[in-house]
Amino acid sequence: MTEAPREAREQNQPSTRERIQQTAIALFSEHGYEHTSLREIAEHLGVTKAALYYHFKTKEDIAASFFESYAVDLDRICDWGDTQPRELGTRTELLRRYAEVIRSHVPVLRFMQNNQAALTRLDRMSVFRLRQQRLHALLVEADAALINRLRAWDAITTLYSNWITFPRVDDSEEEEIREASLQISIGMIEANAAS
Amino acid sequence: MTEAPREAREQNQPSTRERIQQTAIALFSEHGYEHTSLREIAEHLGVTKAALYYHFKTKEDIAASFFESYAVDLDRICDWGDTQPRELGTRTELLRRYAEVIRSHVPVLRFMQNNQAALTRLDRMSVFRLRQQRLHALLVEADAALINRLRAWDAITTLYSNWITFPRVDDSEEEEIREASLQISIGMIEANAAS
DNA sequence: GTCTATACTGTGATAGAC
DNA sequence: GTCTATCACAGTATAGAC
Repeated sequence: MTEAPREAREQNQPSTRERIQQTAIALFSEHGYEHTSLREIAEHLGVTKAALYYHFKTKEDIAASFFESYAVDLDRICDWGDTQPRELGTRTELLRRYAEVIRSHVPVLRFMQNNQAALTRLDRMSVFRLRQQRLHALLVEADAALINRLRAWDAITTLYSNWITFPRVDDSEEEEIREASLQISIGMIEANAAS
Repeated sequence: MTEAPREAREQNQPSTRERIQQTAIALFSEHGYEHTSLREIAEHLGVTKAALYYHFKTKEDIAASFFESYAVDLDRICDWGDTQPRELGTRTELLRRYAEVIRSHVPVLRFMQNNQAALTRLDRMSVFRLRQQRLHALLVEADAALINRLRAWDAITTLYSNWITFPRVDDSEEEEIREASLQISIGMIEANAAS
C-alpha cells in the first residue's frame, strides 16, 4: 500500500514498520487516535517523528495499515462463500468463520469502531465498508424484502459490535459473549430463511 | 453544563450559543470533527475564535452540548418506564418511544456514532452510555441469561445503528428502514419473552 | 534504504484590552 | 460579549547525513 519495503524480512525480529504499528495501536487504544501525537509514538520507539514519515505517508496511513490483515482474512471468507451454494447452511458457516476472524482482530476492530470519523478521509473506511457489503451480499438475496436485508446486516454487525459495546459485568464473560452473539446472529438469518 | 448563560431568552431568534451549535454540527457532519477547525466555525459566524471560548470551554464541549436535548428525551422515556409494570407490553412501547426520539436526533446520533473516540475524554461519552444502560435495564431482568441480555442490547442498538450504517440503495427508504428496524427490535424482546 | 535536523503552517487554548 | 495578541504544540515536508 505504501512504497516502503513491506516484508523485507521473514525473520523473527519485527521490522521498524511493524514496531511502529505495534506502538501506535497500543497508544491509540490507550489515549485515542487524536490524543496520541506522532511525537509520543516516536519517543516510545527511540526515533524521531520524521522517521515515521519514511515508513508512512501520514498519521492516518498508520491507522489504516492496521486493517490490512483483517481485510485479507475477510476477503478469504468471501472468496470461499462465492464457491458455495446460496443456502442457509453456507450462510451460517459464513457467520461462524467471520466470528473467528473477528476474534483474532478485536483490538483493531475496537479501534475502528471508536475512530470511524478519524479514518473517513480518502475513503480508507469505505474499503472496509465495501468488504462488509460483500459479506452481506452473500447472506441475503439482493432483491429480498428490506426487513430481510436489514436483518442480514444486523447478523453481521451484532457479531462484533456486541463484543465491543456490550457493558461487561465480568471480563471472563468474553467467550460467552462471543458464542451468544453468534447464536443471535445465526438466529437472524434463520428467521430470514423461514419467511 | 457550562457556566455560560444557558436559556437567557425564550424568544424566537437564536442565541449566539445556539448559533455556534448549529454551525458546528453542520460543519462537523460535513468534514468530520477533527477536520473542522474553530477558525472555520468562527468565520462562518463572523466572529473570532476567542469568542467561541466565551460560550464553550473547549472544542469538545461544543460537541458534547449536542447531546443535551437527546439525553433529556431519553431520560423522559426511562422515567415513564419506571412507572410501568415490567412486562412485554411496556417493553415494546419503550422501544417504540425510543425509535421516535432517535428519529428527531439523527444528525446528533450519526455524529456520535462516527466520533466516539473524540468524545471519550472526561467521560462525556459515558454519560450517554449510562443512559443506554438504564434503558437496557428496563428491557431485561438483571439476572436473565446472557443471551437474553445481549438480545435486549441488540434491540436498542439496532434502532439507531441500522439507520446510520445500513447502506442505502435509495434515500427515500429512510422511513421504511426505521419501521423495519423497529420490527426487528421488537422481535428480539419478543424472543426473550418466549424463552 | 534508513534515519536526523530543522523548519513551516495551522491548531486549540489563554490573557487581557475594549 | 467580543476582540487582539500570543502561546505551545500538532501534523507535515524536505534536505542531507550515513
